[in-house]
Amino acid sequence: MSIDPYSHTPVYVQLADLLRQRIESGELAAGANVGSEFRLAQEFGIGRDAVRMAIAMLRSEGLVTTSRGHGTQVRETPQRRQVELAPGSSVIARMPSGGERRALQLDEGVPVLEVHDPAGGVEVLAADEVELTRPA
Amino acid sequence: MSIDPYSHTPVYVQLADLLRQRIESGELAAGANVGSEFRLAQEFGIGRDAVRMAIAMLRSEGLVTTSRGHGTQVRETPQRRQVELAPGSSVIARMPSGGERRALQLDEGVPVLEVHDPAGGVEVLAADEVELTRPA
DNA sequence: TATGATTTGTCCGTATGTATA
DNA sequence: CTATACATACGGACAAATCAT
Repeated sequence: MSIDPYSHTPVYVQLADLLRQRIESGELAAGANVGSEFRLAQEFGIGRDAVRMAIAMLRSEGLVTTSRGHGTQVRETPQRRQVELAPGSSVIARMPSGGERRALQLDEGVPVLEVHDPAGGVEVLAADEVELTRPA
Repeated sequence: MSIDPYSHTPVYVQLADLLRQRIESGELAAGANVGSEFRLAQEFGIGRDAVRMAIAMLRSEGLVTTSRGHGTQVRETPQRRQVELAPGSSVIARMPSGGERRALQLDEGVPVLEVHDPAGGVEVLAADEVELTRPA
């Protein structure tokens, strides 16, 4: 699989799709380095801009994390703990605000669950650590 | 509030934080234009790259939408319909893959709800249109 | 401790295409 | 038709953070 610069789909989308496939197939395992921007640009014969945009896409999907001087790694997906949705409560999923992301130490691309209990209380949970359940 | 190019936090993150605050405080209301990339770059004395990355971050958080020739607007907060979580089912929230986002025609920054019913069926819902409930 | 290599962050320039006002 | 504005894409250059030696 390679990249077609004459395709209607943008080069950076093609690269993001390609890397996403490598991640989901396990070819790039959790913790693995995706490769430097320079190396990816050379490997696929594209510019660094396109590589950066592709990586940014994967970050916003919660698939990778990037740190300066270190590179981009495939995110470890934490074990989800089961949380029972209490009777009379409701929940919405959304992206966290900047303050929430820092307070909960969330990576980019990780949604939050906003749980409202009948008493009016609100709890915000990292969505990638939780599986909501309702007993049969 | 302004931007410190010598801070250890990237300029584009600082700009995203600043604009996010203006949006959440209501200073930039729903539907309002956040200003062109060129104007923002000049106003804060930063480069195009940083502005574009900041806007891309806000898009990936579902706060704004961008359209060609028109600019970037603050996103309207969507109406949510109530969906009852059926007994014996479970749900996780995550960001959609690129293919899912295209298939479901989701804006950037909109999580999905993956609902598993007891029979083994799976349903994927746009998280910004749904409020999950469990009756008392 | 210090130095250099690697990698991302940021700036800038240029170009073409497309959608909107 | 023109001007504005974003989308995509290439290129170069330097700064700053991290890591290995």
